[in-house]
Amino acid sequence: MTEYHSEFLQQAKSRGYLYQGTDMEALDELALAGPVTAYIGYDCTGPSFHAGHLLSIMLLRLFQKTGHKPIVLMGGGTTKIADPTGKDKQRQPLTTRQINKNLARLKTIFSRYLTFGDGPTDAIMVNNNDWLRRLRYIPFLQKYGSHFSVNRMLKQDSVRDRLEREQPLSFLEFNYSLLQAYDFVELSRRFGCSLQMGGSDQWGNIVAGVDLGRRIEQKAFYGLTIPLLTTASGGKMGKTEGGAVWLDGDMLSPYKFWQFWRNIEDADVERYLYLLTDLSAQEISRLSPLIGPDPNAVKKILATEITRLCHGEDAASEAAETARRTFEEGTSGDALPTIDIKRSDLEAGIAITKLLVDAELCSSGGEARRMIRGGGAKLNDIAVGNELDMATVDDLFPNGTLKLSAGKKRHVLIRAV
RNA sequence: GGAGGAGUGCCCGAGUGGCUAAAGGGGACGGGCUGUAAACCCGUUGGCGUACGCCUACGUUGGUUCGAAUCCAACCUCCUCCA
Repeated sequence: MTEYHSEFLQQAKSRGYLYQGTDMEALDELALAGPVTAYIGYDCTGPSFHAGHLLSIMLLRLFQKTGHKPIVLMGGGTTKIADPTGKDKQRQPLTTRQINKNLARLKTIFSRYLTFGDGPTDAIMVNNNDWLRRLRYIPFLQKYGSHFSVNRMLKQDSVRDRLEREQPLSFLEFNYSLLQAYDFVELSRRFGCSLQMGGSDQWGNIVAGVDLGRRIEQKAFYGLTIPLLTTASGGKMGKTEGGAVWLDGDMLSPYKFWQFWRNIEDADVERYLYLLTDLSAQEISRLSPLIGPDPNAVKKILATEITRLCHGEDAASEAAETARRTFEEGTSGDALPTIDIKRSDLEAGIAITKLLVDAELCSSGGEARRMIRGGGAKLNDIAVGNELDMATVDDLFPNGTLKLSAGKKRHVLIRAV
Protein backbone atom coordinates (compact mmCIF):
# COMPACT_ATOMS: atom_id res chain seq x y z
CA MET A 1 0.00 0.00 0.00
CA THR A 2 1.06 3.51 -0.69
CA GLU A 3 2.22 5.83 2.03
CA TYR A 4 0.56 9.19 2.11
CA HIS A 5 2.35 12.38 2.99
CA SER A 6 -0.50 14.74 3.68
CA GLU A 7 -1.79 14.68 7.21
CA PHE A 8 -5.36 14.29 6.06
CA LEU A 9 -4.84 11.17 4.00
CA GLN A 10 -2.39 9.69 6.46
CA GLN A 11 -4.88 9.92 9.25
CA ALA A 12 -7.90 9.04 7.15
CA LYS A 13 -6.15 5.92 6.05
CA SER A 14 -4.77 4.83 9.39
CA ARG A 15 -8.07 5.41 11.16
CA GLY A 16 -9.96 3.40 8.58
CA TYR A 17 -11.94 6.01 6.69
CA LEU A 18 -10.75 5.16 3.21
CA TYR A 19 -12.47 2.71 0.94
CA GLN A 20 -12.04 3.73 -2.69
CA GLY A 21 -10.45 6.74 -4.34
CA THR A 22 -9.92 8.05 -7.83
CA ASP A 23 -6.35 9.35 -7.93
CA MET A 24 -5.06 9.23 -4.41
CA GLU A 25 -1.43 10.07 -5.17
CA ALA A 26 -2.38 13.31 -6.89
CA LEU A 27 -4.85 14.14 -4.15
CA ASP A 28 -2.14 13.53 -1.59
CA GLU A 29 0.11 16.08 -3.27
CA LEU A 30 -2.71 18.55 -3.49
CA ALA A 31 -3.52 18.20 0.20
CA LEU A 32 0.15 18.61 1.03
CA ALA A 33 0.35 21.84 -0.95
CA GLY A 34 -2.38 23.66 0.92
CA PRO A 35 -6.01 23.72 1.96
CA VAL A 36 -8.24 21.63 -0.23
CA THR A 37 -11.98 22.14 -0.49
CA ALA A 38 -14.14 19.03 -0.35
CA TYR A 39 -17.80 18.28 -0.02
CA ILE A 40 -20.17 15.59 1.06
CA GLY A 41 -23.78 15.69 0.01
CA TYR A 42 -26.69 14.88 2.30
CA ASP A 43 -30.29 14.11 1.56
CA CYS A 44 -32.96 15.85 3.52
CA THR A 45 -35.46 13.04 3.47
CA GLY A 46 -35.74 12.94 7.25
CA PRO A 47 -35.55 15.33 10.17
CA SER A 48 -32.42 13.80 11.62
CA PHE A 49 -29.29 11.91 10.73
CA HIS A 50 -28.56 8.54 12.27
CA ALA A 51 -25.53 6.48 13.17
CA GLY A 52 -24.93 5.59 9.55
CA HIS A 53 -24.24 9.24 8.74
CA LEU A 54 -21.82 9.59 11.59
CA LEU A 55 -18.87 8.24 9.68
CA SER A 56 -19.08 10.82 6.93
CA ILE A 57 -19.59 13.64 9.41
CA MET A 58 -16.51 12.49 11.31
CA LEU A 59 -14.54 12.43 8.09
CA LEU A 60 -15.50 16.04 7.37
CA ARG A 61 -14.42 16.83 10.90
CA LEU A 62 -11.06 15.19 10.36
CA PHE A 63 -10.74 16.98 7.04
CA GLN A 64 -11.24 20.31 8.76
CA LYS A 65 -8.94 19.47 11.65
CA THR A 66 -6.14 18.67 9.26
CA GLY A 67 -6.36 22.09 7.69
CA HIS A 68 -8.89 21.89 4.90
CA LYS A 69 -12.23 23.39 4.04
CA PRO A 70 -15.34 21.22 4.23
CA ILE A 71 -18.54 21.96 2.40
CA VAL A 72 -21.75 20.44 3.60
CA LEU A 73 -24.03 20.15 0.64
CA MET A 74 -27.66 19.83 1.55
CA GLY A 75 -29.66 18.16 -1.16
CA GLY A 76 -32.64 20.47 -1.06
CA GLY A 77 -32.91 20.10 -4.80
CA THR A 78 -31.89 16.50 -5.30
CA THR A 79 -34.22 15.32 -2.56
CA LYS A 80 -37.00 16.23 -4.95
CA ILE A 81 -35.61 13.57 -7.23
CA ALA A 82 -34.80 10.89 -4.64
CA ASP A 83 -31.64 8.88 -4.97
CA PRO A 84 -32.45 5.36 -6.17
CA THR A 85 -29.30 3.95 -4.53
CA GLY A 86 -30.11 1.08 -2.26
CA LYS A 87 -33.82 1.51 -2.67
CA ASP A 88 -36.17 -1.01 -4.14
CA LYS A 89 -39.04 1.28 -4.66
CA GLN A 90 -39.32 4.89 -5.50
CA ARG A 91 -39.58 7.01 -2.44
CA GLN A 92 -42.51 9.13 -1.68
CA PRO A 93 -41.55 12.54 -3.03
CA LEU A 94 -41.23 15.21 -0.37
CA THR A 95 -42.82 18.59 -0.61
CA THR A 96 -40.60 21.65 -0.64
CA ARG A 97 -41.99 22.57 2.74
CA GLN A 98 -41.06 19.25 4.29
CA ILE A 99 -37.62 19.49 2.76
CA ASN A 100 -37.03 22.94 4.20
CA LYS A 101 -38.25 21.85 7.59
CA ASN A 102 -35.91 18.87 7.60
CA LEU A 103 -33.07 21.00 6.35
CA ALA A 104 -33.34 23.49 9.15
CA ARG A 105 -33.20 20.76 11.71
CA LEU A 106 -30.34 18.88 10.10
CA LYS A 107 -28.22 22.01 10.10
CA THR A 108 -28.00 22.08 13.86
CA ILE A 109 -26.41 18.66 13.96
CA PHE A 110 -23.44 19.76 11.87
CA SER A 111 -22.67 22.70 14.08
CA ARG A 112 -21.61 20.29 16.80
CA TYR A 113 -19.03 18.62 14.61
CA LEU A 114 -17.75 21.40 12.36
CA THR A 115 -16.71 25.01 12.74
CA PHE A 116 -18.63 27.18 10.36
CA GLY A 117 -17.56 30.65 9.25
CA ASP A 118 -15.81 32.72 6.60
CA GLY A 119 -12.21 31.73 7.24
CA PRO A 120 -10.14 29.71 4.78
CA THR A 121 -10.76 26.42 6.57
CA ASP A 122 -14.15 27.22 8.02
CA ALA A 123 -16.94 24.95 6.96
CA ILE A 124 -19.77 26.21 4.83
CA MET A 125 -23.17 24.81 4.12
CA VAL A 126 -24.94 25.16 0.82
CA ASN A 127 -28.16 23.92 -0.67
CA ASN A 128 -28.12 22.56 -4.20
CA ASN A 129 -31.68 23.75 -4.67
CA ASP A 130 -30.11 27.19 -5.18
CA TRP A 131 -28.75 26.21 -8.57
CA LEU A 132 -30.71 23.12 -9.53
CA ARG A 133 -34.04 24.90 -9.52
CA ARG A 134 -32.70 27.37 -12.05
CA LEU A 135 -31.65 24.75 -14.58
CA ARG A 136 -33.40 24.83 -17.87
CA TYR A 137 -34.00 21.54 -19.54
CA ILE A 138 -32.78 22.01 -23.09
CA PRO A 139 -29.62 23.96 -22.25
CA PHE A 140 -28.78 21.49 -19.52
CA LEU A 141 -29.18 18.52 -21.80
CA GLN A 142 -27.13 20.19 -24.52
CA LYS A 143 -24.28 21.19 -22.32
CA TYR A 144 -24.06 18.31 -19.87
CA GLY A 145 -26.29 15.51 -21.10
CA SER A 146 -24.00 14.78 -23.98
CA HIS A 147 -21.24 13.81 -21.56
CA PHE A 148 -23.25 11.01 -20.02
CA SER A 149 -23.32 7.58 -21.51
CA VAL A 150 -26.53 5.73 -20.89
CA ASN A 151 -24.66 2.49 -21.54
CA ARG A 152 -22.53 3.23 -18.54
CA MET A 153 -25.32 4.54 -16.39
CA LEU A 154 -27.14 1.28 -16.88
CA LYS A 155 -24.19 -0.49 -15.36
CA GLN A 156 -24.26 1.54 -12.17
CA ASP A 157 -25.17 -0.63 -9.22
CA SER A 158 -28.12 1.49 -8.20
CA VAL A 159 -29.64 1.25 -11.65
CA ARG A 160 -28.64 -2.31 -12.43
CA ASP A 161 -30.02 -3.64 -9.16
CA ARG A 162 -33.41 -2.21 -9.87
CA LEU A 163 -33.46 -3.61 -13.36
CA GLU A 164 -32.29 -7.02 -12.30
CA ARG A 165 -34.77 -7.24 -9.50
CA GLU A 166 -37.49 -6.11 -11.85
CA GLN A 167 -38.30 -3.15 -9.68
CA PRO A 168 -39.49 0.07 -11.21
CA LEU A 169 -37.03 2.82 -11.90
CA SER A 170 -38.54 6.04 -13.06
CA PHE A 171 -36.83 8.42 -15.42
CA LEU A 172 -36.93 10.94 -12.63
CA GLU A 173 -34.71 8.78 -10.46
CA PHE A 174 -32.53 7.84 -13.38
CA ASN A 175 -31.54 11.51 -13.57
CA TYR A 176 -30.29 11.63 -10.03
CA SER A 177 -26.78 10.76 -11.06
CA LEU A 178 -26.60 13.63 -13.57
CA LEU A 179 -27.65 16.18 -11.03
CA GLN A 180 -25.23 14.94 -8.42
CA ALA A 181 -22.45 15.10 -10.98
CA TYR A 182 -23.48 18.60 -11.88
CA ASP A 183 -23.39 19.61 -8.22
CA PHE A 184 -19.70 18.83 -8.17
CA VAL A 185 -19.06 21.09 -11.16
CA GLU A 186 -21.11 23.86 -9.61
CA LEU A 187 -19.25 23.61 -6.31
CA SER A 188 -15.98 23.72 -8.15
CA ARG A 189 -16.97 26.94 -9.87
CA ARG A 190 -18.37 28.59 -6.79
CA PHE A 191 -15.95 27.49 -4.12
CA GLY A 192 -13.03 25.84 -5.87
CA CYS A 193 -14.15 22.49 -4.56
CA SER A 194 -12.05 19.69 -5.99
CA LEU A 195 -12.93 16.65 -3.91
CA GLN A 196 -16.13 14.80 -3.28
CA MET A 197 -16.40 12.27 -0.51
CA GLY A 198 -19.23 9.97 0.39
CA GLY A 199 -20.38 6.52 1.37
CA SER A 200 -19.20 3.57 -0.68
CA ASP A 201 -22.66 3.28 -2.19
CA GLN A 202 -22.10 6.70 -3.73
CA TRP A 203 -19.08 5.61 -5.73
CA GLY A 204 -20.90 5.57 -9.04
CA ASN A 205 -22.35 9.02 -8.53
CA ILE A 206 -19.03 10.39 -7.35
CA VAL A 207 -17.13 9.04 -10.31
CA ALA A 208 -19.77 10.50 -12.61
CA GLY A 209 -19.06 13.89 -11.06
CA VAL A 210 -15.31 13.49 -11.39
CA ASP A 211 -15.66 12.60 -15.06
CA LEU A 212 -18.06 15.40 -15.83
CA GLY A 213 -15.86 17.91 -14.05
CA ARG A 214 -12.80 16.91 -15.95
CA ARG A 215 -14.57 17.20 -19.28
CA ILE A 216 -16.36 20.46 -18.64
CA GLU A 217 -13.80 22.33 -16.60
CA GLN A 218 -10.58 20.72 -17.81
CA LYS A 219 -9.46 20.46 -14.21
CA ALA A 220 -8.63 17.61 -11.91
CA PHE A 221 -11.48 16.42 -9.75
CA TYR A 222 -11.08 13.82 -7.03
CA GLY A 223 -13.39 11.42 -5.32
CA LEU A 224 -13.07 9.09 -2.40
CA THR A 225 -15.46 6.87 -0.51
CA ILE A 226 -15.85 5.71 3.05
CA PRO A 227 -16.59 2.12 4.02
CA LEU A 228 -20.06 1.30 5.15
CA LEU A 229 -20.36 1.33 8.92
CA THR A 230 -21.17 -2.24 9.81
CA THR A 231 -21.00 -4.45 12.86
CA ALA A 232 -18.26 -7.02 13.12
CA SER A 233 -20.81 -9.73 12.44
CA GLY A 234 -21.73 -8.07 9.19
CA GLY A 235 -25.00 -6.49 10.14
CA LYS A 236 -26.07 -3.02 9.31
CA MET A 237 -25.45 -0.49 12.00
CA GLY A 238 -27.86 1.77 13.60
CA LYS A 239 -30.83 0.20 15.30
CA THR A 240 -31.83 0.49 18.91
CA GLU A 241 -34.93 -1.05 20.35
CA GLY A 242 -37.64 0.17 18.15
CA GLY A 243 -35.82 2.65 16.02
CA ALA A 244 -32.82 4.17 14.38
CA VAL A 245 -29.93 5.67 16.29
CA TRP A 246 -30.84 9.27 15.66
CA LEU A 247 -28.33 11.99 16.26
CA ASP A 248 -31.05 14.45 17.19
CA GLY A 249 -31.54 14.49 20.95
CA ASP A 250 -35.26 15.04 20.64
CA MET A 251 -35.65 11.89 18.62
CA LEU A 252 -33.32 9.73 20.67
CA SER A 253 -32.33 10.82 24.14
CA PRO A 254 -28.62 11.14 24.88
CA TYR A 255 -29.07 8.39 27.46
CA LYS A 256 -30.35 5.93 24.86
CA PHE A 257 -27.71 7.10 22.43
CA TRP A 258 -25.05 6.38 25.02
CA GLN A 259 -26.62 2.98 25.73
CA PHE A 260 -26.44 2.05 22.11
CA TRP A 261 -22.69 2.51 21.93
CA ARG A 262 -22.26 0.89 25.31
CA ASN A 263 -23.88 -2.27 23.96
CA ILE A 264 -21.94 -2.86 20.76
CA GLU A 265 -20.10 -6.11 20.33
CA ASP A 266 -16.54 -6.45 21.55
CA ALA A 267 -15.09 -6.90 18.11
CA ASP A 268 -16.23 -3.44 17.05
CA VAL A 269 -14.79 -1.41 19.89
CA GLU A 270 -11.37 -0.61 18.54
CA ARG A 271 -12.60 0.19 15.07
CA TYR A 272 -15.24 2.53 16.40
CA LEU A 273 -12.74 4.29 18.62
CA TYR A 274 -10.79 5.23 15.51
CA LEU A 275 -13.77 6.06 13.38
CA LEU A 276 -16.15 7.77 15.73
CA THR A 277 -14.15 9.51 18.44
CA ASP A 278 -11.66 12.33 18.66
CA LEU A 279 -9.20 10.29 20.67
CA SER A 280 -5.69 10.37 19.26
CA ALA A 281 -4.06 7.30 17.82
CA GLN A 282 -1.78 7.18 20.86
CA GLU A 283 -4.67 7.16 23.27
CA ILE A 284 -6.44 4.48 21.34
CA SER A 285 -3.40 2.28 21.19
CA ARG A 286 -3.16 2.66 24.94
CA LEU A 287 -6.80 1.57 25.32
CA SER A 288 -6.75 -1.28 22.83
CA PRO A 289 -4.93 -3.79 25.03
CA LEU A 290 -7.57 -3.22 27.71
CA ILE A 291 -10.44 -4.37 25.49
CA GLY A 292 -9.60 -8.03 26.00
CA PRO A 293 -9.44 -8.12 29.80
CA ASP A 294 -12.10 -5.48 30.44
CA PRO A 295 -14.17 -4.75 27.37
CA ASN A 296 -16.88 -2.97 29.31
CA ALA A 297 -14.57 -0.33 30.68
CA VAL A 298 -13.47 0.59 27.18
CA LYS A 299 -17.02 0.51 25.87
CA LYS A 300 -17.97 3.07 28.46
CA ILE A 301 -15.19 5.34 27.30
CA LEU A 302 -16.26 4.84 23.72
CA ALA A 303 -19.90 5.59 24.50
CA THR A 304 -19.04 8.68 26.47
CA GLU A 305 -16.68 10.01 23.79
CA ILE A 306 -19.20 9.55 21.00
CA THR A 307 -21.99 11.04 23.08
CA ARG A 308 -19.83 13.99 24.06
CA LEU A 309 -19.30 14.92 20.44
CA CYS A 310 -22.93 14.55 19.57
CA HIS A 311 -24.68 15.91 22.64
CA GLY A 312 -22.04 17.74 24.63
CA GLU A 313 -20.05 17.13 27.78
CA ASP A 314 -22.93 17.42 30.25
CA ALA A 315 -25.31 15.11 28.46
CA ALA A 316 -22.56 12.55 28.05
CA SER A 317 -21.60 12.44 31.69
CA GLU A 318 -25.21 12.42 32.80
CA ALA A 319 -25.89 9.46 30.54
CA ALA A 320 -22.86 7.64 31.88
CA GLU A 321 -23.87 8.35 35.45
CA THR A 322 -27.46 7.22 34.93
CA ALA A 323 -26.22 4.01 33.37
CA ARG A 324 -23.88 3.44 36.28
CA ARG A 325 -26.64 3.85 38.82
CA THR A 326 -29.15 1.82 36.85
CA PHE A 327 -26.94 -1.13 36.06
CA GLU A 328 -24.25 -1.12 38.68
CA GLU A 329 -26.17 0.02 41.72
CA GLY A 330 -29.59 -1.17 40.67
CA THR A 331 -31.14 2.19 41.44
CA SER A 332 -32.04 4.71 38.82
CA GLY A 333 -30.58 7.86 37.38
CA ASP A 334 -31.96 11.15 36.26
CA ALA A 335 -31.56 10.54 32.58
CA LEU A 336 -33.90 7.57 32.47
CA PRO A 337 -36.93 8.30 30.37
CA THR A 338 -39.70 9.56 32.63
CA ILE A 339 -43.44 9.82 32.15
CA ASP A 340 -46.05 11.39 34.39
CA ILE A 341 -49.35 9.85 35.40
CA LYS A 342 -52.10 11.18 37.59
CA ARG A 343 -51.76 10.26 41.21
CA SER A 344 -55.50 9.67 41.39
CA ASP A 345 -55.25 7.03 38.68
CA LEU A 346 -52.62 5.25 40.64
CA GLU A 347 -54.67 5.43 43.81
CA ALA A 348 -57.47 3.68 41.97
CA GLY A 349 -55.00 1.14 40.67
CA ILE A 350 -53.80 1.03 37.09
CA ALA A 351 -53.21 -2.06 34.97
CA ILE A 352 -49.54 -2.74 34.42
CA THR A 353 -50.29 -3.64 30.82
CA LYS A 354 -51.62 -0.14 30.30
CA LEU A 355 -48.62 1.36 32.03
CA LEU A 356 -46.28 -0.54 29.73
CA VAL A 357 -48.07 0.92 26.74
CA ASP A 358 -48.13 4.44 28.17
CA ALA A 359 -44.43 4.25 28.85
CA GLU A 360 -43.89 3.19 25.24
CA LEU A 361 -42.20 0.03 26.38
CA CYS A 362 -44.84 -1.91 24.45
CA SER A 363 -46.82 -0.80 21.47
CA SER A 364 -50.10 -2.50 22.31
CA GLY A 365 -51.93 -4.16 25.14
CA GLY A 366 -51.43 -7.52 23.51
CA GLU A 367 -47.70 -7.00 23.33
CA ALA A 368 -47.68 -5.93 26.97
CA ARG A 369 -49.52 -9.09 27.93
CA ARG A 370 -47.06 -11.20 26.02
CA MET A 371 -44.20 -9.34 27.65
CA ILE A 372 -45.56 -10.22 31.07
CA ARG A 373 -46.20 -13.83 30.12
CA GLY A 374 -42.65 -14.11 28.84
CA GLY A 375 -41.33 -12.83 32.15
CA GLY A 376 -39.82 -9.69 30.67
CA ALA A 377 -41.85 -7.07 32.50
CA LYS A 378 -40.64 -5.80 35.84
CA LEU A 379 -42.08 -3.37 38.32
CA ASN A 380 -39.42 -1.94 40.61
CA ASP A 381 -37.13 -4.74 39.45
CA ILE A 382 -39.55 -7.47 40.46
CA ALA A 383 -41.02 -9.57 37.68
CA VAL A 384 -44.71 -8.99 37.09
CA GLY A 385 -46.33 -12.34 37.74
CA ASN A 386 -49.75 -11.93 36.22
CA GLU A 387 -50.96 -9.94 33.26
CA LEU A 388 -53.87 -8.65 35.32
CA ASP A 389 -51.64 -7.15 38.00
CA MET A 390 -52.22 -3.55 38.92
CA ALA A 391 -49.82 -0.87 40.05
CA THR A 392 -50.88 1.19 43.04
CA VAL A 393 -49.54 3.97 45.22
CA ASP A 394 -47.93 1.29 47.38
CA ASP A 395 -45.46 0.68 44.56
CA LEU A 396 -44.15 4.23 44.70
CA PHE A 397 -40.74 4.95 46.13
CA PRO A 398 -40.60 7.75 48.68
CA ASN A 399 -39.59 10.14 45.91
CA GLY A 400 -42.91 9.59 44.18
CA THR A 401 -41.75 7.43 41.29
CA LEU A 402 -41.79 3.79 40.36
CA LYS A 403 -39.62 1.95 37.90
CA LEU A 404 -41.06 -0.06 35.07
CA SER A 405 -38.83 -2.27 32.94
CA ALA A 406 -39.19 -4.30 29.76
CA GLY A 407 -36.27 -6.63 29.59
CA LYS A 408 -33.00 -5.93 31.27
CA LYS A 409 -32.12 -2.74 29.50
CA ARG A 410 -35.23 -0.73 28.93
CA HIS A 411 -36.36 1.19 31.96
CA VAL A 412 -38.84 3.99 32.41
CA LEU A 413 -39.58 6.01 35.52
CA ILE A 414 -43.25 6.58 36.21
CA ARG A 415 -43.89 9.70 38.27
CA ALA A 416 -47.18 10.31 40.02
CA VAL A 417 -48.28 13.91 39.92
C1' G B 1 -52.01 0.01 -28.69
C1' G B 2 -51.65 -5.84 -28.41
C1' A B 3 -50.21 -10.51 -25.73
C1' G B 4 -48.55 -12.77 -21.34
C1' G B 5 -47.04 -12.50 -16.05
C1' A B 6 -47.13 -10.36 -11.15
C1' G B 7 -49.09 -7.45 -6.55
C1' U B 8 -49.58 -11.72 0.46
C1' G B 9 -48.14 -9.64 7.26
C1' C B 10 -42.01 -5.04 9.24
C1' C B 11 -39.15 -7.43 4.82
C1' C B 12 -38.50 -11.77 1.67
C1' G B 13 -41.65 -15.66 0.43
C1' A B 14 -45.28 -20.30 0.44
C1' G B 15 -50.28 -20.89 -0.19
C1' U B 16 -54.78 -21.52 -5.66
C1' G B 17 -62.54 -22.53 -2.26
C1' G B 18 -63.42 -24.37 4.24
C1' C B 19 -58.30 -27.61 8.53
C1' U B 20 -55.51 -19.89 7.08
C1' A B 21 -54.42 -14.60 11.55
C1' A B 22 -52.17 -17.24 6.72
C1' A B 23 -46.04 -22.42 6.07
C1' G B 24 -40.76 -21.11 5.96
C1' G B 25 -36.87 -17.61 6.43
C1' G B 26 -34.98 -12.77 7.87
C1' G B 27 -35.55 -8.88 11.21
C1' A B 28 -37.41 -7.28 15.87
C1' C B 29 -38.69 -8.11 20.97
C1' G B 30 -38.56 -11.31 25.50
C1' G B 31 -36.24 -15.50 28.34
C1' G B 32 -31.73 -18.67 29.27
C1' C B 33 -26.22 -18.56 29.24
C1' U B 34 -22.86 -14.27 30.04
C1' G B 35 -20.16 -9.09 30.85
C1' U B 36 -26.07 -4.14 30.05
C1' A B 37 -21.42 -7.91 24.47
C1' A B 38 -21.01 -11.60 20.31
C1' A B 39 -22.21 -16.75 19.30
C1' C B 40 -25.69 -20.36 20.82
C1' C B 41 -30.54 -22.42 22.81
C1' C B 42 -35.87 -21.43 23.86
C1' G B 43 -40.20 -18.40 23.25
C1' U B 44 -43.18 -14.37 21.12
C1' U B 45 -44.25 -11.58 16.75
C1' G B 46 -52.33 -7.90 13.63
C1' G B 47 -55.81 -5.19 17.27
C1' C B 48 -59.34 -5.40 21.52
C1' G B 49 -60.82 -8.47 25.80
C1' U B 50 -59.29 -12.44 31.96
C1' A B 51 -61.50 -15.92 28.71
C1' C B 52 -65.59 -18.93 25.09
C1' G B 53 -64.89 -14.59 21.59
C1' C B 54 -65.12 -10.20 18.48
C1' C B 55 -62.85 -6.97 14.85
C1' U B 56 -59.28 -5.91 10.95
C1' A B 57 -55.90 -8.08 7.06
C1' C B 58 -53.60 -11.16 1.30
C1' G B 59 -53.18 -4.09 -4.71
C1' U B 60 -58.54 -1.37 -5.07
C1' U B 61 -63.82 -1.85 -5.80
C1' G B 62 -67.74 -4.88 -6.70
C1' G B 63 -69.66 -9.99 -7.58
C1' U B 64 -70.28 -15.69 -7.25
C1' U B 65 -70.70 -19.00 -2.90
C1' C B 66 -73.34 -21.62 3.15
C1' G B 67 -68.00 -20.20 2.97
C1' A B 68 -62.83 -16.49 -0.86
C1' A B 69 -55.93 -14.70 -0.08
C1' U B 70 -57.72 -18.67 -3.31
C1' C B 71 -63.18 -18.28 -8.45
C1' C B 72 -65.37 -13.98 -11.69
C1' A B 73 -65.49 -8.62 -13.40
C1' A B 74 -63.69 -3.82 -13.61
C1' C B 75 -59.90 -0.66 -12.14
C1' C B 76 -54.79 0.70 -10.30
C1' U B 77 -49.50 -0.37 -10.27
C1' C B 78 -45.23 -3.04 -11.97
C1' C B 79 -42.56 -6.60 -15.17
C1' U B 80 -41.65 -9.19 -19.96
C1' C B 81 -42.38 -9.62 -25.15
C1' C B 82 -44.60 -7.49 -29.65
C1' A B 83 -45.98 -2.87 -32.37
